[in-house]
Amino acid sequence: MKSVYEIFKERGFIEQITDEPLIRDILESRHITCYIGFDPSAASLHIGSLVPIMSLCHMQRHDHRPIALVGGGTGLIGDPSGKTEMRQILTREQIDHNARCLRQQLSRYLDFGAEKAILLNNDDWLTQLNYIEFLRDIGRHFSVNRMLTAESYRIRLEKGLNFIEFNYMLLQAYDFLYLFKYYECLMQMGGNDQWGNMVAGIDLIRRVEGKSAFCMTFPLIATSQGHKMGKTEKGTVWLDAELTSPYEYYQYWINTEDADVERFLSLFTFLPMEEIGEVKRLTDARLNMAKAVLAFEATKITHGEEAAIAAFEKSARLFGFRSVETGLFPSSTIPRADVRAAAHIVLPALSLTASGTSSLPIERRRLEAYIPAFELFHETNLCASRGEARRLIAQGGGYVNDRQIGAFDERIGLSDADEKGEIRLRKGKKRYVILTVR
RNA sequence: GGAGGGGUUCCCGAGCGGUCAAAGGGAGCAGACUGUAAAUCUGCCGGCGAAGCCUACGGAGGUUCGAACCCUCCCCCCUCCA
Repeated sequence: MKSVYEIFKERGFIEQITDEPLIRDILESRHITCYIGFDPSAASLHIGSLVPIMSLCHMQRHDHRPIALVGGGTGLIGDPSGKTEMRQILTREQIDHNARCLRQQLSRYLDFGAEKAILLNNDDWLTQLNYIEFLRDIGRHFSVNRMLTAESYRIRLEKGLNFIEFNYMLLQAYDFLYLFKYYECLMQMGGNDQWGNMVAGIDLIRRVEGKSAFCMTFPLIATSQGHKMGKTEKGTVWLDAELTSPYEYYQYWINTEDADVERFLSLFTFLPMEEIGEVKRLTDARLNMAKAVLAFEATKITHGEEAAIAAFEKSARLFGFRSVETGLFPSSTIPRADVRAAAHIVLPALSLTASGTSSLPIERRRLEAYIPAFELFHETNLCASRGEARRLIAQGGGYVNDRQIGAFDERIGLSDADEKGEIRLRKGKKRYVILTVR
């Protein structure tokens, strides 16, 4: 069996690592405890946290013990790394709430049973600290001169950095020391922008405990276009099904750029690398099969198999069914039919509204009176304002039941509903809202 | 505390008394082309609307027929000095 180290290496998880040969050796020969911090600045994590989450999953699958540390305490400070401006400081209540949500969310990916993984909140120890003691015990080990040379601070020195943020590094370093002492945590992992903070922790451990600890960073994932991961027209792609429905989540992944498919399959699914390597040979429509597999597997990991199937079916219904060839990705559980039969699959049998956040009720009475198209587009949130809806339709981007709407005030009525009492409104090619007559 | 420079529409960034809902770029939306991709091209891109009106240029006042642009006070940020 491959070691996690090999998994990380071949799947592209490693950006920087301290003492590579030693870590490799340790990961192969022992079961260790590692940790990653998660920032509770929102009530849900988003796709940007997926690489860290997946890394912890891999660790756990190889019998190492991951600690997911929710930064309830450090969240009160705000990490300046990778940011050009100071972040808004949240209230204690907001952070407590967010921390609780993250705990719950992380349990979907990791098994926290029987000490196989641990969930901690640094609020538990950081808020107990005494300032003078902290300065004397911890602060004395930090050289301001050295801190100022850290890349993360240097950028901020030009825009301004205040003391509370400058202290962030000490707190994160202290976390590592704390986890090292009380949980035998040997390695910290995180995004590459955390490198400075992690190394500070290793230094602190060496000075205080006289022992060695390690760290590893992940590449900061952007699309090959240089776009940040997890941003779409609708904003952030969250891991919470309430904020981003499994269908939207699936859509995000299936829209992956060609150049990213192989890399994303490696990072965001558990499919074997031998199968993922096949992507290199795929082009055109067959490459889209790989995207469907990526979307399906990624949705399965975050929302479960049932939701993934529903998203797949809905997507197939809206955009057309294309079976993934049997030879491709044999490990994937994506629904697939016999290739020859695929073209004849009866799509209406699929449940379109299964995961349906985009389905809305509408009163029969209102349709009997007819409603101008642009008003409907605005009402259903397909467009942010009536003006936007008018422009959209005027430019030919509005559809009713796949028929392009001619005039912005074209009247939509009962006659537009199908036998199931549904009216499909569409904006562009991908955004649908289904109205159900009541 | 002192001196100087700034705060403009989602972001960057022009504007410096009327012709400014505010140049330009980016992001975003739509159309064409495609493969639910990228690139490219085209249109749009504060709100309500028929004209027109309303809301916007850190905040509050003031000068003026008229202010993002001038004046006063306040808030915030940056740089240098203490």
